Amino acid sequence: MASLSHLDALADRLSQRAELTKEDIAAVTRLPQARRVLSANSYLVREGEPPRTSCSLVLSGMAFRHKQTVDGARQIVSLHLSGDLLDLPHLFLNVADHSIQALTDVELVEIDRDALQDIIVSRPMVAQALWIDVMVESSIHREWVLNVGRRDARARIAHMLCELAVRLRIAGVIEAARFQMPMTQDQLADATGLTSVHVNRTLKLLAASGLIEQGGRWVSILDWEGMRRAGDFNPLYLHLDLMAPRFAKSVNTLFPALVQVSVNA
Amino acid sequence: MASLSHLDALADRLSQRAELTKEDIAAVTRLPQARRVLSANSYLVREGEPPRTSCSLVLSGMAFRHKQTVDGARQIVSLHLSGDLLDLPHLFLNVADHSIQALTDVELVEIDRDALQDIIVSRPMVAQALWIDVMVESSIHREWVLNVGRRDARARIAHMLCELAVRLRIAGVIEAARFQMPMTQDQLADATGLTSVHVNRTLKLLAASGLIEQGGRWVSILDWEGMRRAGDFNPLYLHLDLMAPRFAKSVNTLFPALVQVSVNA
DNA sequence: CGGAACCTTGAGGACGGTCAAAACAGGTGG
DNA sequence: CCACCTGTTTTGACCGTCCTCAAGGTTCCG
Repeated sequence: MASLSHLDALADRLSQRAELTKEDIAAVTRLPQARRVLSANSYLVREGEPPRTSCSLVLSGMAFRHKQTVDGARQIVSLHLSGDLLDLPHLFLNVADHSIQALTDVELVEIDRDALQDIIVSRPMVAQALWIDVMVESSIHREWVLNVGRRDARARIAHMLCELAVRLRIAGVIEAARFQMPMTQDQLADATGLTSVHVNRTLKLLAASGLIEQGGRWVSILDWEGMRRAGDFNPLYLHLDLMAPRFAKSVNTLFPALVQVSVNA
Repeated sequence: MASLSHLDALADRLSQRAELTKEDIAAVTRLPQARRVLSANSYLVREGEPPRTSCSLVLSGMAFRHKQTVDGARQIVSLHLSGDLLDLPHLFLNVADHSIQALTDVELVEIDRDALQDIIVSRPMVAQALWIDVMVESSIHREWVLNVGRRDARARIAHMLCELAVRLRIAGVIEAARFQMPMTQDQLADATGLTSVHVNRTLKLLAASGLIEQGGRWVSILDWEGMRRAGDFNPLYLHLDLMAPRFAKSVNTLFPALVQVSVNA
């Protein structure tokens, strides 16, 4: 029965979004599944492909979605941490409109597509939890449009680091404001619509103003309140009340102003 | 029975996304509803507000969602035409993460929130149609992130005009490549992350290269293939196979390369 | 006829991009 | 254990796209 534990992560996550009964949880953990490991940089889905027969849940590591222009410029359109479902769009669409790639080595659970669709029909509260997940992802997309469209480089990077810190924290990946930065500066550039050269200079600038400390692949947020202001970061769009009710307190001790902001805004 | 016809538009739209039975359609048209008219520029939802008790369907006119930075810069994050549901996110979230505003005078049908949630539970195929709607909107968000993050001004504007033309066409609002441009240059700027001054110059530039013709509030796409290339526009992300199966042919005659592209890509 | 949006045009400046090269990992194999 | 290789970070000099500021022109509507 050891293999069942892979979906405990999913059941756990969905339970935070909606009130699941024991039967709901049992049904979720009973879904047909297969563990899979993907090494950094390898593709899970390529734009233009038909949907796969399974839907992936991230157990550990990070992945991202990206799109490209004709002349090869790449834009990362979302980041995914442990606990995230990667493939929901492909449950309902006939073609992948973006590529999905592993950022680090990623541990996945592949969940059968049809079985997942069935559970959406038969278990309303599970469906509700999935709706919430999708809506929050959509909200994050909107914030990214704002970030890339209307903030300067300094704010964009600061915003991205704030979002990463909070999401890593509520995913239980990090414990403190100092965390391992899994993205290269190149990837950070592609997520913020900048060049890696300018990302590099901007990180130095943030460090010079005492907001962060940064070396190798580690980032430390020294001044959370300062970063929040620099990045114009208002976590309202993350809908933390639904996403991480049980983490609200610990997120608060990590980033003092966070929950307050999310309540006041 | 005249008032029932307002929801025929919704039933019609959903039928294009999924195979609805007669009972499904009857259930949709029976939803509690109220017609409402909103004048241009007035707000339907403001960021930070709790969800309303109803969900709006656009019958005619246009609306848009937008977000703002602390220093007041505005970014339009999506556009909505007749047939679009405006409020789906607020069915599942506890707070509005963006504002919704009328672009033109807008005719709406307000659909009761609880009744809509009920129908999602009781009618799987209606739910499926709504899932598709939401997933396509999410896909459009991703394309916008790419547009704003990685394309230059000329391509951004061209892309936006292409998207508008196609969506207006499949919504049945326009019949030809010449159409009334409902957005001011200011709004076009806020949708593309540019300034209105630069939008103005860029439109002139597109006109100078013979791609469009433009005067007052009218835009005419003179060279569809050229615009497609200029805007790096690949309609794959609109998932036209699901969104507008019955319009595929007419879209094709309007924009010759369109369906071909969407098939090849 | 007057006013308020909106569009248009010009001049100058800045933010971020481009190009290029060097320093610095971190991992592999000899 | 060192030499090497590839991917990443860092720095510099220069350039261009797009922004800012500002004024004049247009359109539309009351």
